[in-house]
Amino acid sequence: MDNFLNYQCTEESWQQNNIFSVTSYRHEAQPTAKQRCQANARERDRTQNSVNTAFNTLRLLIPTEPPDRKLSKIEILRLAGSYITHLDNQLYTGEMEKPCLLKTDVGDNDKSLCTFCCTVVQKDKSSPSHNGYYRKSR
DNA sequence: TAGGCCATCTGGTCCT
DNA sequence: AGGACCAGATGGCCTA
Repeated sequence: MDNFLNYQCTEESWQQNNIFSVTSYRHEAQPTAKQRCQANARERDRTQNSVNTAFNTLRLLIPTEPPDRKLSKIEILRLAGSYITHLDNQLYTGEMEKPCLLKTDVGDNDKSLCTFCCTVVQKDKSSPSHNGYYRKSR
């Protein structure tokens, strides 16, 4: 399986290279080479167009500094969750000026600034006139 | 160089 | 039956 990233399954290449076709398929109705390649193509397309597009869309909603900072998929998921919690907190308290406090997993009495409030504080330090990414006057 | 991340393939399950 | 979805396996790329 050399150069797998550049390897695109074709019906011919699948027939030539697939060593699992006889041994791995336990069902009587084995997929044909064409069916297997079509399934691969569908899965490739789903991953690229569906899954990755969704991650990219979600990424655009997460404020970072710099805004185009590269985030891994797991970071996108984690930060999105944190950001939702942050927004929920701001909405619930109605205190847009104060940094919101989030419970940490250390204990209920341990509280720390949330990630996004920290970001705003840092921005404010470097640029006093800056209003942050999301903080809006009501 | 090890570890994290990612794309791709694969086979199983569920749904239409 | 065929397609969508999912998770595991695999190997390449990148970075600390």
